[in-house]
Amino acid sequence: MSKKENISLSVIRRLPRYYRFLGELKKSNILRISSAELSRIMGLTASQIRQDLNCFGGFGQQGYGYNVADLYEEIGKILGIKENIKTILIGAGNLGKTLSTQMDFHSFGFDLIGIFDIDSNLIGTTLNSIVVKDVSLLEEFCKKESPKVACLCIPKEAAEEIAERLVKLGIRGFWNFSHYDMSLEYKGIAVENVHLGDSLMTLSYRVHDNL
Amino acid sequence: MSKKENISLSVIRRLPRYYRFLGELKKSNILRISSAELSRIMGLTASQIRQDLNCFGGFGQQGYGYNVADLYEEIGKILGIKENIKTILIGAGNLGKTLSTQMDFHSFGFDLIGIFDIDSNLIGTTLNSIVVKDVSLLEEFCKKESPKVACLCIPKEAAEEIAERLVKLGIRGFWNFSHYDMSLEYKGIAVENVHLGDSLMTLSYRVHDNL
DNA sequence: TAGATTGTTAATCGATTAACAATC
DNA sequence: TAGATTGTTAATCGATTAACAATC
Repeated sequence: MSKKENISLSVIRRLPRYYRFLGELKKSNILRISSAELSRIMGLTASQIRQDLNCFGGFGQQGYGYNVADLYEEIGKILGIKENIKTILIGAGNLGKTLSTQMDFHSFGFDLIGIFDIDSNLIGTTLNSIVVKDVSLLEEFCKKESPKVACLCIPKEAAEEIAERLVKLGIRGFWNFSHYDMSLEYKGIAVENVHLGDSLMTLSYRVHDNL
Repeated sequence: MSKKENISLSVIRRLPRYYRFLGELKKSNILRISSAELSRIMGLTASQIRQDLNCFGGFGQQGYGYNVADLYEEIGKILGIKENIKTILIGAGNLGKTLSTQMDFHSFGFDLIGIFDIDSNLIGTTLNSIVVKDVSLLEEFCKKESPKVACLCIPKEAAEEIAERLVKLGIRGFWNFSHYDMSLEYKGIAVENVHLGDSLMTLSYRVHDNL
């Protein structure tokens, strides 16, 4: 019944995890689950689960718990997994190639419609049945197709420059794999930084801490 | 001077970011920086920076600030960036191939010494001058080389099975790209989950929220 | 109805921010 | 010395956990 206005990022970041676990439960033909049971499986407290879910609505039923399939569906809706946000990818090098061919953008709410690079050796090649275009065609393409999200698989310097162009062209969200810390410059635009180096350094610290 | 015993994960996760920004400053030949100035550049509060750094020691000087090169060096030491933790990678598919060839493990404190797969088409190929081995040779290899970290680039089911084997073989940290939520089962072992799907779903929510 | 479990309010805990005395 | 800026303690804020009345 409740519907909070501003939901904290901590809550939002837990949603995909709920979604994954509920997907598994659904696959195992489990029909209902209580917050207590789910908390055991996921390593959280039952309180937290109920608090989190109640940010978006009362999905449970007293005395019964939550219907797995329904809750799965609801969280999917909240996350917008059924949408098809038009998405482009910049940088068809190793990482870009892997992401564009391996990542199932569709099942997460995205529709990859364009891939761009500056390297003439890559332009014209096909990835995931999309022909890699010259990055100079970006303006033209965006005006015609109006993509809303861009995945950046390019070096820091290139990312800084291209981000600005893309924001002007109407991009509203970035999936950023460059070392450039996007979140700082563009308030009001959603940025998910995937800093693999930071992740490795954190692991380094923690492994040494544990030895 | 202070040296806290248990440093919170929030602090640790900020260290790589400090390291990156200080690296940039150093490259720009900036010799000293105050917490106030750094806070402006990084989008944090000066208080937080001082608190974070003081978990590890008093690296600054009153009235002066922090010596950029020294602080960079210190954080590098804290993170263990100069170490060479023996590391293996499981799964030489698309993602594994990209990581093993593109990721500069060395500059983050790791030394990639082995790559494994089950696919006979991949076994015997060379990635980053490492010959991909049959995963059945894992036990033999680990007993001889004692790697301490494993990077998992395999599907969920394979990851669950292999993680158990690896823990028994002395692996103390995982860089996990599978959909399997490792952190749950293995307390005392450092796990960095890189859930790209979760990251995309979070982006989906946030883009819709912003539109 | 009795039992179970939610939704929600209140209490606790931890992390961030502010303030300021210490000191370079 | 005076000015700047740290290291550190205290205050605030937000997130997590506990408790329990509502209700299926």
